[in-house]
Amino acid sequence: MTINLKPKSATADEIALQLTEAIHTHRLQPGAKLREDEVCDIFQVSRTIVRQSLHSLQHKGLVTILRNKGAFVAKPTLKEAREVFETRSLIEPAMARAAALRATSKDVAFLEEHMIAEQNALDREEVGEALRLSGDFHVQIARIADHTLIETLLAQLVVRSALIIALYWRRRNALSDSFSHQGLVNAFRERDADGAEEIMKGHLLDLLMQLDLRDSPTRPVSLKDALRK
Amino acid sequence: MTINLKPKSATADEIALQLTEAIHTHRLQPGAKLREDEVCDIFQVSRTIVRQSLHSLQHKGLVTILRNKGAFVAKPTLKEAREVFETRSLIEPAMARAAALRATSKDVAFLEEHMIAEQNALDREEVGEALRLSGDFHVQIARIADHTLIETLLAQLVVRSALIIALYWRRRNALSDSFSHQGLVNAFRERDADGAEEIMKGHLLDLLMQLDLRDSPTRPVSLKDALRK
DNA sequence: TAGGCATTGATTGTATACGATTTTGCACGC
DNA sequence: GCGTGCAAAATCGTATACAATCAATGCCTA
Repeated sequence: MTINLKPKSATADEIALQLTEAIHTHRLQPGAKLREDEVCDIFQVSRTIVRQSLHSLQHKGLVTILRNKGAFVAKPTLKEAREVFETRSLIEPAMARAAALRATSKDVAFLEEHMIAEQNALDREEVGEALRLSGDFHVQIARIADHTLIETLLAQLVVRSALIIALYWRRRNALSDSFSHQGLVNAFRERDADGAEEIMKGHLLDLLMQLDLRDSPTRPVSLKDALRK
Repeated sequence: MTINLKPKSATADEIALQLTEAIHTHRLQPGAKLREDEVCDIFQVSRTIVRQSLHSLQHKGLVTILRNKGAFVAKPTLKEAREVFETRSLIEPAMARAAALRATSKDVAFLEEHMIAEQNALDREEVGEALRLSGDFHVQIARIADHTLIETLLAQLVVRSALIIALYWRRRNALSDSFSHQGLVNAFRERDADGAEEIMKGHLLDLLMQLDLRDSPTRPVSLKDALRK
């Protein structure tokens, strides 16, 4: 928690948002402790507000609060990781389909810009920022599909996915999303609902394949876990 | 909020649970105000705890908190109502399929019991309790499918569905779920994954059909709304 | 008498103080 | 030297006090 975060006073939602962003970009790693007083100092608010934020993040599955122990950035288990991607596989293809039917030329332009921003981030070697943009791309599709409920839900799942990637990613570099994302944008432009749905299905499968969700985690998630037994 | 709720001291989670149950059984109607002090008196806890509960319920979409106005049981809009059922239609058939492949004879027996309890509630004319059991049936399927994430998500959507039913239900009686539910249990018993998936798909469509989600709400949600203009 | 303004009461929002629990460090004994 | 136990510090949980905001009512004025 020695990350740069704007140190001026803020609301509970703003704090939750900034913490979420820090998690999404891997500035905050799974398991990181979030001490209340520390967050208080950073944002110049009382513990009341900070606790609201942390509880909010807990409900979203991004933080785990242990009674009398404190708040920690969540460390999804293998089962949770699988469930996150299974759930995304159930809802996102339908969003891609709906988005293909609804996307305006403005929406398409927006997504193009979005992809360029992601590529720029990669060129600057800001891997975390690229990851965030890549995840946000999926949320934007739900927005274009005009499905607020799933947009909200997906926003949570995407950040949890970033946690999963931090824990179970195989290769370190190589975010090969761009092909799928370009394909989706093309399908939107051509109103190809079937195509968009299929690309999204395959894209999520690709993501899953790049993870190592076998029964043994690739690396110990903590010293305690590693040495246990 | 003159509903009977256990008046002994409790934790934030317990309070949220009891409020959730009251909402699910229509003892608390959409739009009902939840004054903090009142809830404090009922559960014999400080406002700190009550506020935790209410915020928790807000995150689950069951309560709307207006700044300096208070907490109210949520009143889903038509769009939100559609989105809830659309989302359920995306995830529940897959849960039915998975449950069919995993259900043990014990699970089947449990669901049979569950249906009997629901029928008993109907016979006693405890419509709210029957509604709650009917909704919980769906959650139990996700549990049998061993999908914790969707089980949690569905638990929220099911209670929101109860709110939607309170607002947009056409006929007052006639919960004709039992046929579909029996069909699902039969499919589970016979490991008929395809059948279970199809039944669930149709069942959710049935539910949707029994709602009046056209562009004008069936009844005024409040006097103020009714008299406006 | 109607409209607007001000005051009052009720209710929520925030900060802080206090209590409980856990962790840490030190000293003592083995 | 190592382990154990106790004490102190750190940290979280809860209650409460105070501040801010909003709704309502009554009053004053035109």
